[in-house]
Amino acid sequence: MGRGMTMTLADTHFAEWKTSEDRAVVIHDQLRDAIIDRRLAPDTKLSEAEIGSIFDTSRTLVRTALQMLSFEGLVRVERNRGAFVANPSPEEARQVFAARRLIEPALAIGAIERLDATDIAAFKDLLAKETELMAVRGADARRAEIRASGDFHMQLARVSGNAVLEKFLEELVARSSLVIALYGQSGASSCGHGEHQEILDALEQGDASRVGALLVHHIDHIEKDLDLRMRSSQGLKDALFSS
Amino acid sequence: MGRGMTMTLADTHFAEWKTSEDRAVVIHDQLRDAIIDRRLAPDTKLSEAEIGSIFDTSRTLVRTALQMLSFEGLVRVERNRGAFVANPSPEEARQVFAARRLIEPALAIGAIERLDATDIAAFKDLLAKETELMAVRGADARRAEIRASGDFHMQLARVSGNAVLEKFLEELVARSSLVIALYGQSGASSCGHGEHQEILDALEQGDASRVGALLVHHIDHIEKDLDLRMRSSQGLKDALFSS
DNA sequence: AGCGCTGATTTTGTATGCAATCTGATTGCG
DNA sequence: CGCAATCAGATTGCATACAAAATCAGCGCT
Repeated sequence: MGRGMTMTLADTHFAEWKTSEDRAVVIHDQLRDAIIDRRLAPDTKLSEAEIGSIFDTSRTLVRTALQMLSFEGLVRVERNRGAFVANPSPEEARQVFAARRLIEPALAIGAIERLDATDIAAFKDLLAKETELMAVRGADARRAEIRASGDFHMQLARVSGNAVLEKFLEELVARSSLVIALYGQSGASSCGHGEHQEILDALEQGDASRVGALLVHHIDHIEKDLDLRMRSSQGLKDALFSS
Repeated sequence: MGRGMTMTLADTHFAEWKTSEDRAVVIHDQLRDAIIDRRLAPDTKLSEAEIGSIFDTSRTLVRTALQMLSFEGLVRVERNRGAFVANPSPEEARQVFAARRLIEPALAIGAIERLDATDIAAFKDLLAKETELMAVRGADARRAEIRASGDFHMQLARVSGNAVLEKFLEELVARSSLVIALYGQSGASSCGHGEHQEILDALEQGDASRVGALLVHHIDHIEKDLDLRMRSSQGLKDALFSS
């Protein structure tokens, strides 16, 4: 996994490995990234032994990582059968977005009160990164773009000052990324960027209700761009004749 | 642990043990109940070996259970030091209640659309149980009352049809119970009961905004009855001279 | 050829063992 | 007497070993 790349990235990886000293979390994060980037397709079997050999560790730590992922809804564990990359149903997807429409405007209210110059700078950095990525073509850039978009929303959560809701949103954003990778159809992520800009503007102006409205609209926008018609198992006949 | 009681409860326990066949979850549930009932005080050390011997199992399963509890915010794990019952700060408590004020009215909206006769019967059962407990005196009854109150809110979540938010609320309710056990002062739980009745009435009438308002008021009520002035560590001088 | 069955192989579930770290008690020193 | 260093005991972190379950292949049967 990632064997063939230049070593610059690996170095970064080692740096945080040495400092954090929490190897299960590293495994968790790598798997998580791979899942939301869709380098691991839904329903992919996540064999403990295989992952263990990749990270050169025992199954013990792999199991903890997989457990964490299952709590976040990114993997599904079936007893005596193993762990698989989650394959969220359309209904699940709707629930995730409903939760985001509820939580994010609330976070915005808190964020507006606490927003300082540092935060704004961080937001602008993220927006710049998104702009950069928008120009690049290719699947990798698209993945990075989805991730960057998530970072924007997480920045909002961080500023809000409610750690409980922040943790919830972290899960929701990760699951959203998976859902988008699964059901996304157009290059919708690009229109999302302009909306992020608008949201930041409204934040700076301290207009909470406007931020809320923009967020709801933005999340709606993302959801509407998904193809959430029933598929993925169960629709055998559909799969054969509908497409 | 529970050695002195009659065996009727233990039988129930064994029944579900045999069927579920998921021993880590059983350990998790028992610890969770003990924590939110405050039979385990905050900051109590949860030794792996000790718990293992209590449940007659290896540390492996105990560790998984403790991990689950830490994800839910009910225990705190310190590296190389072990797991401890969480001791939520007042700030944390406020965040938990803020999250509930946000989520529960949203759940109510979904619940009203889906509410059927079975659900209403379930609600009434829960209310009856609460009434029953209200009459009983003693610490055990008080614990059971807090738990029953949580069940009412979880019933709302179950009916709402959003599994994602339901999972969030499950965590929030558990943490609330812990917080109430920690910071609760009066027999506030009793006034909560009447409010539950009102909420159910409004639910039956299908008046979403009224249910929402009642819920917010109810949660506010619970929170206002807490003593959330800074304490628990750090306030050494305060602890000595203020009380 | 299709189908079910049995046994070998693989994979997960749980227990145990060993090394690393922490605790806290005793000892020696200022 | 107070305080720091040290060493023994206990506890956690991680790896490994063993048991149970599932998967897969080959076989015989219809």
